[in-house]
Amino acid sequence: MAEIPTAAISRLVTYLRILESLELQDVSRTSSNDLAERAGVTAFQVRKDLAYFGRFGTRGMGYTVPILKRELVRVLGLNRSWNVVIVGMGRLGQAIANYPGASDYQFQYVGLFDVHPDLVGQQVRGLKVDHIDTLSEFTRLNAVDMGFLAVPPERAQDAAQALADAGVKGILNFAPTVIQPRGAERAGQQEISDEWRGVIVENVDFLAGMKRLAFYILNPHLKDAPAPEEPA
Amino acid sequence: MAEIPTAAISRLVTYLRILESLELQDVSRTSSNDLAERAGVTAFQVRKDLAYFGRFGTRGMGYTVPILKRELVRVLGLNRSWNVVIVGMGRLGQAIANYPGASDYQFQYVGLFDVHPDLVGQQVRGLKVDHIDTLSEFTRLNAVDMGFLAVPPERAQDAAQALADAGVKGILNFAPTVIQPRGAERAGQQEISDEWRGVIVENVDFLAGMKRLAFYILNPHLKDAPAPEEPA
DNA sequence: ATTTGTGAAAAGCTTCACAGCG
DNA sequence: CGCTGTGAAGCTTTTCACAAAT
Repeated sequence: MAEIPTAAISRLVTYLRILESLELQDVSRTSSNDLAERAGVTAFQVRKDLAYFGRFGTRGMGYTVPILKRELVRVLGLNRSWNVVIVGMGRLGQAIANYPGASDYQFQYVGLFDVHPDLVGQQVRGLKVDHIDTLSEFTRLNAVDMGFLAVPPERAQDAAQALADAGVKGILNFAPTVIQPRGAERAGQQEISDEWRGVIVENVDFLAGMKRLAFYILNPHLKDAPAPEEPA
Repeated sequence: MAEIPTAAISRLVTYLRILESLELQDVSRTSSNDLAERAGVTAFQVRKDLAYFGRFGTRGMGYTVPILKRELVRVLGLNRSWNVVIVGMGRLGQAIANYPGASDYQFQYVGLFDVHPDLVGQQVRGLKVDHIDTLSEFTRLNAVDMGFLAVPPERAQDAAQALADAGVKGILNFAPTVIQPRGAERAGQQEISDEWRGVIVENVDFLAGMKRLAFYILNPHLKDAPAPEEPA
């Protein structure tokens, strides 16, 4: 199914960030070797990752920073705007809303939701927090592409279901729990319901990262080398 | 090098979370099939992942929830305490410090650091925020196992260096940048300095997750199936 | 001379079928 | 009879060597 490795997409995001940084420093050319060193991977890997999507370089010369950057922006789908709602406006949701960098590439927060009376009605980043029950009405009136899920884990499945029912195409799940792609009523043995068809879930789980870190501190030899060497 | 797949460790963390949840519901037995369904992987995968570390089940019977939980806790190194410092106490650092769930398994925040005069001296979760310059003195007086890095990306490499110099064994990096395992002075062509030897870095990057999500919304067929089916 | 792009080999990970045990 | 544990097969991803291009 996945003819392009998932890991390749993560690396593309890293290469793009490096290109942005090079552009800010007015560096106009780079190479697979230079990118590899900065990204902590091999030059083979960089070239293979780019080759999945096209031919962006010049043999003998390398890559032109603005061109490769533009191409990666296009490949990753960052040359369009994305309307985002955040569900869960506790400390984490607020930190996400205020984190700089999301507004690069036109990710725009268009709605903020919570259930807590203390939060509903508050202003965060110039937006009023609404009650989660108004989400489906909101999505009927506004195009929403993604939902960021920053609720406690016990509420995550229901909130994810609400987002799926509301027609979002993707969920960025910050809760430390697995989101099941199925209707809440028939969780168990089930088909994937229509609302879920095609909803993509990506997880950002800090507690899991913390536990993986603990494991690898105790078992450093099981960690794959962070910065592979280049051949001569 | 990595005889146990990195992905297996992530899944182990998921299985453990499922076992905790089952224990709270007073479920005493489970099976590779049940765990697989809840984790969104195959039963083969569950059994293989567990087999890397031992034999924890009973043939014909399945797994006893408290026993398997205890074994995974041990495997992951969660049966000891971990002293953690957070570097960067802006909104994200504060959200991390206050996020529930880290204090399970005795992850303990012992020090909080920042450079900003408005933050230094403030109390967060009962701890005073100290200036980053006092980090090395702090680590001389207190055993610190991990550092959580929640500074802006342009300060991440220096802060990571400070943590490595201070002798932490692992860094959980929340900044959207690659941490280079090398001394800051000779970044470029380099050896890995002694301070870095064995320092593990795990990344938790929400902006990268957001961009991957954008890509997979536009290219859903490239996403590997989220909930593999079981064979009859 | 240098650096990309790529088919093929190697390594790594997942799936499978069934042996092994209760 | 049921479910785990596991060697081997199958598939995916990474590494490699080198042809192609400038």
